[in-house]
Amino acid sequence: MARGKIQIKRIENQTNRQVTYSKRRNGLFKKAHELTVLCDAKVSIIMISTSGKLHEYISPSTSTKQLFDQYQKTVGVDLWNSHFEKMQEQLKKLRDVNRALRREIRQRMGEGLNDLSFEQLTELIEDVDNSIKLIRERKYKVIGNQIETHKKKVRNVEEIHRNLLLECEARQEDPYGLVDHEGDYNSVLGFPNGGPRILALRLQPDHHHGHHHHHSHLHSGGGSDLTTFTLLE
Amino acid sequence: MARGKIQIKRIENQTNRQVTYSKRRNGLFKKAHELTVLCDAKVSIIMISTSGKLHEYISPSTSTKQLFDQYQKTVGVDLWNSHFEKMQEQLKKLRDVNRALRREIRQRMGEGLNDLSFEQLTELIEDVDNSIKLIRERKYKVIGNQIETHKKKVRNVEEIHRNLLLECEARQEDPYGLVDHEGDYNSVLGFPNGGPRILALRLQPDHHHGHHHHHSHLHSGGGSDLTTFTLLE
DNA sequence: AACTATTTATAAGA
DNA sequence: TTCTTATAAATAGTT
Repeated sequence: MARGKIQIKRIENQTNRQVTYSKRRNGLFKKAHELTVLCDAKVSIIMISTSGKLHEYISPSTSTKQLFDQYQKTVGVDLWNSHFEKMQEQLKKLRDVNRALRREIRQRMGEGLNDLSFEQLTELIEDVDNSIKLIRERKYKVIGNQIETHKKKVRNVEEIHRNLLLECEARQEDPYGLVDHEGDYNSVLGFPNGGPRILALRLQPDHHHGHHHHHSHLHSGGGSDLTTFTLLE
Repeated sequence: MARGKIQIKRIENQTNRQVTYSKRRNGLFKKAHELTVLCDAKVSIIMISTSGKLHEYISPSTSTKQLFDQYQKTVGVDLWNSHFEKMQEQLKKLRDVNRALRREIRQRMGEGLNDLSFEQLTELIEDVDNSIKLIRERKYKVIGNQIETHKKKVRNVEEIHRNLLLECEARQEDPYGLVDHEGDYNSVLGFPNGGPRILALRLQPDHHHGHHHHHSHLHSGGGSDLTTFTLLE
């Protein structure tokens, strides 16, 4: 538009194109800003050059996000519905899986069995029977381990006790020496990991069984293992 | 920029402003298009006037959504995550619940018990034991019902048989009359609901137990109830 | 980045 | 809104 007219078509010379891009971009942004001020309008310009560089203009009175929101609201065409749909699908799938899992659990708890055929009931019983065997195995193993540990601890305590008695005898002039060591008993006997962990999630049946005792696992840090051992031995 | 210079500040005259907006908007879009062609760039312009009217320019080679996507990718700040945060939260919650449910099932199947304390194991066994009682109850009830039904059917068949014999005796001249009624036996004895339904979802253990027989519920329409009754009675 | 001859955009008027 | 036109602004090619 100066020193000669130009055709509006792609500038082939790479340098020239780059220069023109820079000059005209500034011109465009300036015009956009003038429009913003003169007419009290909101303008957003986004430009991406061949080289991938991005430039933007946004009216001072607003933000790009705000204008985008307004755009999608006005035009109606959902810009992010594709994202939305994917998530919606995921949600539906998760909910379905969830329902199936709950059904499985309910059946394993002896509820919601009306839809099951005789064969399915037979297999379910076999399944649960097998499961309980596995759990019992595990329990016996845990008992075994803990008895072992306990025995070691008892031996340990006995040794400490012997030592204390010896020490006590050695210094008859200090009858309170024993008291200072009392803490050792507890630390040796105490449960080191802060008590049993709470079971992550347990569905409760709709009806309540009389023999459901609400065990200590709901009270974190409840009864020590020592108590349990005493009852078992 | 003609017939007198103007200050770049809001045009107070409403009509004037409207006219200028229209003229300059066209100018801006024209410039944007020239830029698009001359420099092979992608340009998106969105404008909203004071009156709320929206106008846009978009380079022919692209789309507004495409450019928005590019914008958010380049600028990094994601523009529409705020819209998704709630869904994202929901997804996370569902996934967590899902995980907990799976854990519950696995534990009820005798797996993943390493984290459970002795007390928790005891309660789990009590729980599963109680469940299996409930399932057995249900099974016995089903058996009872089906035996009743079966007995009725047998009585029915016997009656049909008697009638057929009588009819047969009545018309000795047609020895094949019996054959025409054979279908009645099957329809009376057959399972009316098209066989047992497949259990919705059953987690299989990682290890395989030898006594897991893969019952007929995996073969839809497998063995009839009559077979089962014969074995039971 | 600066210059400047020219083209282009546009303010005001019709 | 559109056309006209005098003039301001933008810018292509050059330095």
